Amino acid sequence: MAIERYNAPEREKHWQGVWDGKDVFRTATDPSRPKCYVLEMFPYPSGRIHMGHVRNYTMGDVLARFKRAQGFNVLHPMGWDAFGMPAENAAMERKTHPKKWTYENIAAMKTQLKSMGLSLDWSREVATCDPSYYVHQQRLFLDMYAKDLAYRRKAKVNWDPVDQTVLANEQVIDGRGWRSGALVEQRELAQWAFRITAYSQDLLDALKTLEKWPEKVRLMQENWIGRSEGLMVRWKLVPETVPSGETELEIFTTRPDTLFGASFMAIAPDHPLARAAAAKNKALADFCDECRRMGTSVADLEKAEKRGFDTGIKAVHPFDPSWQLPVYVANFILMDYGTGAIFGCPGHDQRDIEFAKNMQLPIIPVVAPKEEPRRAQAIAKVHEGVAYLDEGEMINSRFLDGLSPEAAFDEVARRLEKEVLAGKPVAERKVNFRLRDWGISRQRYWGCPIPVIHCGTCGTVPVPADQLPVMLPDDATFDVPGNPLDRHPTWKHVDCPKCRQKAVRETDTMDTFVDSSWYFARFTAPDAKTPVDKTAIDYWMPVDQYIGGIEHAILHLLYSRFFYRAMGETGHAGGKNLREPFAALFTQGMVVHETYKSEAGAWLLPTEISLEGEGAERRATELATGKPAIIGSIEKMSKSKKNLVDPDDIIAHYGADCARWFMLSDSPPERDVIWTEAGVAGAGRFMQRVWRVIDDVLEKAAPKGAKQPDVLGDEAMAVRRAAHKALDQVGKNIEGLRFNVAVAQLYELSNTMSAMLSKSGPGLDWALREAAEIFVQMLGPMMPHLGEECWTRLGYNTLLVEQPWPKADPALLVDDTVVVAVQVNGKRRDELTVSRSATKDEVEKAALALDSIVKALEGRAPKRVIVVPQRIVNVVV
RNA sequence: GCGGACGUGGUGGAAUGGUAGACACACGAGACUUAAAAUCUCGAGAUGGCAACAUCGUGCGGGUUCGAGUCCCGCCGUCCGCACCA
Repeated sequence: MAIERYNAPEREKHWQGVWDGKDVFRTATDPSRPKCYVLEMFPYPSGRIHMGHVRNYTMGDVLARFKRAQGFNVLHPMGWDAFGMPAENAAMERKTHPKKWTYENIAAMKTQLKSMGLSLDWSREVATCDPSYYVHQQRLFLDMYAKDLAYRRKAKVNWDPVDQTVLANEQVIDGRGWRSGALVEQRELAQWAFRITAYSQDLLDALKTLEKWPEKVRLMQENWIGRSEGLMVRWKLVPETVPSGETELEIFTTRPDTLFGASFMAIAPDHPLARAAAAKNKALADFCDECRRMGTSVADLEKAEKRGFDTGIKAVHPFDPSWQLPVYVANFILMDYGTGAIFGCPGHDQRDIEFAKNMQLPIIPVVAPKEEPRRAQAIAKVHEGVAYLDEGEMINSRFLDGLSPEAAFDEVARRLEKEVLAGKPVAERKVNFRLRDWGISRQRYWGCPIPVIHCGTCGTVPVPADQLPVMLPDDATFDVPGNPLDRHPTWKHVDCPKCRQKAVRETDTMDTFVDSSWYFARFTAPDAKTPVDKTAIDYWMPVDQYIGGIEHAILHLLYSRFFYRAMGETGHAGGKNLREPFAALFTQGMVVHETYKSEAGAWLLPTEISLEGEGAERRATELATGKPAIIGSIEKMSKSKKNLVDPDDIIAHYGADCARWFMLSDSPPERDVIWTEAGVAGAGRFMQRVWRVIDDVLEKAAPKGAKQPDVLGDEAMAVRRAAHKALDQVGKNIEGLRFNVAVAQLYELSNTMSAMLSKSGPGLDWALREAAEIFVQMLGPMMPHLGEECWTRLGYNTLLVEQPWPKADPALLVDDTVVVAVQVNGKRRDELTVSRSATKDEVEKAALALDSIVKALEGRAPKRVIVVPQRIVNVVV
């Protein structure tokens, strides 16, 4: 008799209620048990979850449930990255308060996440906008300030004119704000920064230890930190050419070996020497202004010619007092790298050679290939304007001639370290980093207040610990741009904690990336009176598996690595004082979807069109007008392109298990998955199929707890082998996050059980029950609700989620007989079924006796026969 | 420009150097049905052949190996990251 369809939406609510009622996902710190901390990047509470969240959290949930079944004490928490601009924008647009907007969004999204059936410990929920969270962040800030890891500086900053705030270097992409897309301006402001550069070397070195991080992310961070080894060289200036008091110019170079190829010096328009010279030279001042106005976008840089302005200043070559070089202000020199000054060696630097050509400066090749004709070719190329960057030997370089560039580097360093200028060595070896300190001041309301007070007498005064948190005032106004804290009538006016005189609060708030730089630590003891609890953090950290999007490869992941070190420095990282917060990282791919446009070119939602046909014949029709619509490219799901599918709709229609299953199947988790209606429908069909197969199996299967029969026939053994092999493989594949492969194995086992229903044999009923139970337990992490439903149907009144992971019987993982392919000269000709224990000789004999092989040999005698036991025989003639 | 990844049927994708295409989607044929949906069974890389089978086949060209999707070298293509970093 046919059973009813499985009503996923209804049953899922039921099981979620059961889990909630028994509080099965609550986790306690318990050092007597092995732990596993599974974490997915927490969401920004935008108001709705999207398919990217569904994918991310499903992956984490499968792993968490699997680890739980394996006996680990699993920490799997969730929270909210709740400060940020959108809340303030909403406040401006809709006359609501950021706090109200945020908490309403959190409530809505929490309901959505709950409908996914995630095994989360909601008792550990944190929201970064809550004073109970940010009070600790302020504490951490003050401790970092005390250790000089946080400091205030006057600096040129990236100013986003649309968001009216400062951006960190990491948040400027192609010269535009990462959120607003507005062209970033340079402004000089006093602002707070974290001394991330204090850890440059350590952050770089430790990347090597992060073996369970994607190579790609480690490389991106390595490039971002950007270490280079070189020499700081101080050049004497010719006094009568210098308009101000400077007597020397310090430059950084990674190629001191090419010192004899120097033909000019170049300094940044903002270099002190340039400013001094510009003060007395109107034309130079104009040139510097022009450089500053120049855009920094990719397009601008490509167009920009290398140009310079001769300051008239002369520098003296460190190896030759009679050799004077002109000092230029040049538009391609960056003030914030090295010393903002270089020596130009046109022969071996592409920028320098372009500059030299434009400014008609000499070009002297000093490195060239050892042999002709390659040497002559390289030199000719240099004179055509192509810098020579490869290996070779030194030429035109006096005492360096004939040396390799590496040896020349050392020789120059050795000599210049001994030379003295104004009482100090002329040069010293120096390691330079591209990484800049992290500017964290934001001129916004909806962020963590920076807990300091500015006093006219005492200067910068930390807010005393007992006065924390510095709370955000609720009565702020959002009707005009700018910082609501700054224009608040009373909030910033306080008395100085030291001298009791009138003072003002810092009105900047922290970059929201600070909030997300330590939430993983807070999860280990979310109610602790201190930022973290030592016992809890020692037990739980590091995160054993972190899962999130590749877009955080640098920003969030680098900041967190720094912050965890800073927490260690300030005594907030527990007794083990680990430096790395995330032992393993997995970056999942995006959820992408086709895009649709109306004839008029407006984006259309998938629900606003209908599709028919297939392949090249596929046609879309706009439902509202009945007119043809255009099927566009496959893109990341986004509001702007309207190619969104609402998880709520899918869950309400097909069920959470179906959405989860679809997310896990098909695409490998690190690649993009294309959301298709057909794919989801397929997942839905599988869900129903499981329901039927389990029902059918139960009709044939032995009762629950039946004793294993003494005799098991071939059919029973085949079922057992299939089940245990799947068990072995699925476990390994979940562990390795190869969910798509694990899914395929579950399909296979369900097909096998299905096929066996029509068979009979000794003990098959018992084997089928065993297989069904194993199958349901493996299904559990992926389709947890259906898993519970089937578990009950199998006759149990326990919860599947509380069952230990079954163990595969090693004896069942290998077959008695194996199929061995037989090749002739590497070409497959036949196959052979032999006993597993057959010797090489036996296999070889049997292979050579095969009719097809005899035929393929055409009477030739085998020269060699390679037998790989249980795999392959290759007959070579 | 620098760095990296990837390239397998109609599609998504499997494959410790050892039978390429598991599994799924889409497709085709059949069964059930008044019919449809749902479900079930079967088929399927390409070419040739009624068939057994043969030949070709993992972007292209070489190489290593008894054996290469997998390793090495050189191209081509796609995607990603960084970028006037001295």
